[in-house]
Amino acid sequence: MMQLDLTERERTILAVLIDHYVRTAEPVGSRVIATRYDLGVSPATVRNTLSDLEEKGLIEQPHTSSGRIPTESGYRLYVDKLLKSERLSAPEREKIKRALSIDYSAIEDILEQTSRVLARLTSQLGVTITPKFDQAVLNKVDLVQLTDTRVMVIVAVRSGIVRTILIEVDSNIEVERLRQTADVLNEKLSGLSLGEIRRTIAERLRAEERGDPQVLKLFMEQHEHMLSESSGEELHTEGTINILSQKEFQNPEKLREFLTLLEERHSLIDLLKIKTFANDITVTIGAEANIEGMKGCSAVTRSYQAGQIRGTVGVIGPTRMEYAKLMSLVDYTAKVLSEILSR
Amino acid sequence: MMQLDLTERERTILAVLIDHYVRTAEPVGSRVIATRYDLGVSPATVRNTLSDLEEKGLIEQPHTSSGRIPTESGYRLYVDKLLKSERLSAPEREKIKRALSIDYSAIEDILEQTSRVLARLTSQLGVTITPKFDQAVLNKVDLVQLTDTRVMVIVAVRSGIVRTILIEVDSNIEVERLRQTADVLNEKLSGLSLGEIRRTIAERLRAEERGDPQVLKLFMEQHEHMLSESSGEELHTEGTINILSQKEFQNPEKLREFLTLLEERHSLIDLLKIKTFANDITVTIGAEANIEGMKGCSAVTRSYQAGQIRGTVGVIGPTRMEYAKLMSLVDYTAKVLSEILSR
DNA sequence: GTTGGCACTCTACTGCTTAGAGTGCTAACG
DNA sequence: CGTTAGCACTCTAAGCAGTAGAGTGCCAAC
Repeated sequence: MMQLDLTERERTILAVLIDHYVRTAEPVGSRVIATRYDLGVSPATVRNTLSDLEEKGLIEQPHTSSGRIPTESGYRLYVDKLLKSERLSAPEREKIKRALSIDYSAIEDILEQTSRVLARLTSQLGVTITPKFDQAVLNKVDLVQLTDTRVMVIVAVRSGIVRTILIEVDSNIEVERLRQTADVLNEKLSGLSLGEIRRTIAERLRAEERGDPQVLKLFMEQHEHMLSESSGEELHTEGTINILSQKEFQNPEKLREFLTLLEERHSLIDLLKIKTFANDITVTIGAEANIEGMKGCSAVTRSYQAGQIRGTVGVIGPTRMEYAKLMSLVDYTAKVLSEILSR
Repeated sequence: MMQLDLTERERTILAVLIDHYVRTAEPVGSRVIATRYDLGVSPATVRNTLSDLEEKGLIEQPHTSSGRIPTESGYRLYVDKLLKSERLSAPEREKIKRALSIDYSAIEDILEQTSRVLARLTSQLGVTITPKFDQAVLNKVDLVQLTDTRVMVIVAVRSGIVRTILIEVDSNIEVERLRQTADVLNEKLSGLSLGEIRRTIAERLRAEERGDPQVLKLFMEQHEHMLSESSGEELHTEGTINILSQKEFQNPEKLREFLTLLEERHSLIDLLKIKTFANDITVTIGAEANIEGMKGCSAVTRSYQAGQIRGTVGVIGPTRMEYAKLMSLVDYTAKVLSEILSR
């Protein structure tokens, strides 16, 4: 990143240009800037400044005789330095609060609802990711016989998430013996984080005499699978249709790329997972994400907290988005969500 | 539906026309039919027949001087009477079998995988829906204390599906008392179908003295929520990108409609749920589905069986699809899936 | 019943022109 | 010296006419 000292005029003009471009989706010319926003200078002067900004890589021209549009660096500088943060109106806050105050019977439900709310309020793609499972604390393990040779393991953690896993056994196991085995697992493992369990399970169960040895052995072998990252994080996306109406996705090639991103999921999960560690609202612009399909797109994200574990909520859309508005919206939504989950 | 007696020639020409149209996505003219497929007649004769078929509503012209394309009735007749069913090649069968033989830890996993396989093999949208929960037999209920005032109910059914629900209680309940309450529920309810439970739970638990009365009461009040249809069926869709490359979705309006359908989900769930009752492969063409977003689309579906309960797998794509191929593919996939789930 | 011939229709493509938007440069201005 | 008006230049988008091609429907002949 080169050294960037902008004059006052350059800053104003860049801000005005971005504001206007975000609203109209059309390249912005010198005349519009000079007349519609009264800067007290003529179009010719603006032209000179635009030329300077282009030199600095903050704006560019789609073709020789068109207005300018912001580059990714332009947006970056705008978000970091130029943006005046907006405050949500009371009705907006109320709306979000009410929309999230649903009866939910599983954590997935409220996250899905959150994605939906974000999508609707922003007309972008709303995304959420469930808390990192690794850090969750085990509450209870249960074993249920499904068929003669198939046992289902149910793992419940403190935050209310449940995962299941099937294991195959050689022969039928008595109900009482299964219960006893579950008791052993609960006694030895509950209260530990899943990460700890994964690292120390072999040790903890080695000398165990009680319970069914085969089930215990299988549990130890399979726990990796069950507690693995991929099964831990669940991505919710909502509002794909919103994306369609965005001007940048009229281009079918672009659209295709974006939907591929949505369907592959793991890169999106990676992106959001990283944001879990941030404590403030984060804006990721285009190539910064290092994801092919995110070219031309930005993400506004914020981590939320549920007990000791954390996840991420946010919106994704074209780089041409109303950053100020989205940032305050995502910020507030994340806060409300944390509040509800911690109750 | 009008009376439809087709001559031998009409039948052949309709079949040829559909075959050709499905491959090329271009309106088919008389010359192509007469020359590329040697029917031993001239284009002029074919024109006469085409005119007759149009009269009967089986084909139509996009505009005066273009070739013909099939109407929905045309496809219907083709599927019902004209289609020669294809047999999957051994390598294809092998491919499906192998793709579905994954280690799965939850039923959802293998259904997701099934959607993916169908999507990839057909280049259409692959869809699956989890078995109707109502008919499932309860295996075990478990109660887990999450916080002082929050208890999680875990319901496991025989086929390996698990649902959770949160209930709010007034005050902390002792572990032993909670366990006792769970025991009561298991004793009274396990082995019954969820539908039966929903209908008879009040009666069954009325005179119960043991267990925590508050939890029992809440369970009775909330079971409706937990066992409700909507929470029982889960839809998996895979391969949205495939749909993009289909010629009929170049039209953005059409595409938008389709993606809306995908995101609303409940109409799709309804559609697939009905098919659960069919015992054979089913083809639903366009308006037959009575769903707005399905205009111009067809679905090829087949129910599968897992223990005593059933679900549906299939593919959805534009009406212009390779019915014969898709039917055999979906059919075989459903069979393999049933097999795996019943093991 | 089938066929060749022919006039007719409609679409898609091409090339051309024009209007408009916006720029960069230069020379003049305060 | 920064600012400005003026002007030539560039590029796009839109409209228009003309043409080629595909395909039909109909008629008269086989």
